[in-house]
Amino acid sequence: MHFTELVKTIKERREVLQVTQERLAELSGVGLRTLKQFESGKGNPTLSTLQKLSDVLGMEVCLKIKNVGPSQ
Amino acid sequence: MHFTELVKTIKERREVLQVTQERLAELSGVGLRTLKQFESGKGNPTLSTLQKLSDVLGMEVCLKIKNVGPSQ
DNA sequence: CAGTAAAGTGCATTATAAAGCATTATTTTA
DNA sequence: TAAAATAATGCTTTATAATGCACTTTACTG
Repeated sequence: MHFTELVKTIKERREVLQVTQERLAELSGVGLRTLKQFESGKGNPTLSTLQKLSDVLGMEVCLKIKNVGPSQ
Repeated sequence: MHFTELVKTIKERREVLQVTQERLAELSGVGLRTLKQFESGKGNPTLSTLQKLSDVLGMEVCLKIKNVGPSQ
C-alpha cells in the first residue's frame, strides 16, 4: 500500500466507525494536529503514530510479500 | 504486527535474500545507521523509511483489520 | 588463531515529526 | 440559511528520526 492508500484506509475506517478526528486523537494518544496532517495526506508519520491510530481503529500495521505476478 | 515482529520480518527477509545491511541501505536509500538502529530493535522509523526498506525486499506495508475473535 | 566481513554502538549534527494554539474553511443539521 | 460541529491550515516550539563518522563487537573463513 502506498502512502495515499494507507491514509485513505485509516480515514475511511474512522468514518465507518463514526469517530471524529478529535475523538480518535484522544483515544489513540496521537496529537490532533498530527492526525489532521496525516489524514490530509501530508507528512510522514512515524511507525508508532501509525500503530496508535490503527490500534484504536481495530487495525494493525503489517508487512506482506508483494505480489509481483506477471498477469496482474 | 508489533514493532518487534516488523523488525524481525524485515531482518529475516533481508537474510533470506542474502543482502547485507550495507547493501540494503544502498539499494533503499536509507542511511546505514538508520537501518542498523531499526534492525537492532531501537528507534521508531518513519513510514517512509519502512516503505523504502520493504520495497527493496519485495514487501509492502499494509493495514489490516485485526482479528479479535473470542477463540484465539 | 588471524584476518575479514558484517553487525552493533556512542556521539554530534541536521532535518523533520509531533504537538499546541489560533484561525479559517467546510460540512452537517436544526 | 444560521448555528454548530468537524476538518483544514499557518505559525511556532520541542522532541526525536535520520544521518555520518569512528570505534567496538560479533560472525565467518582461511
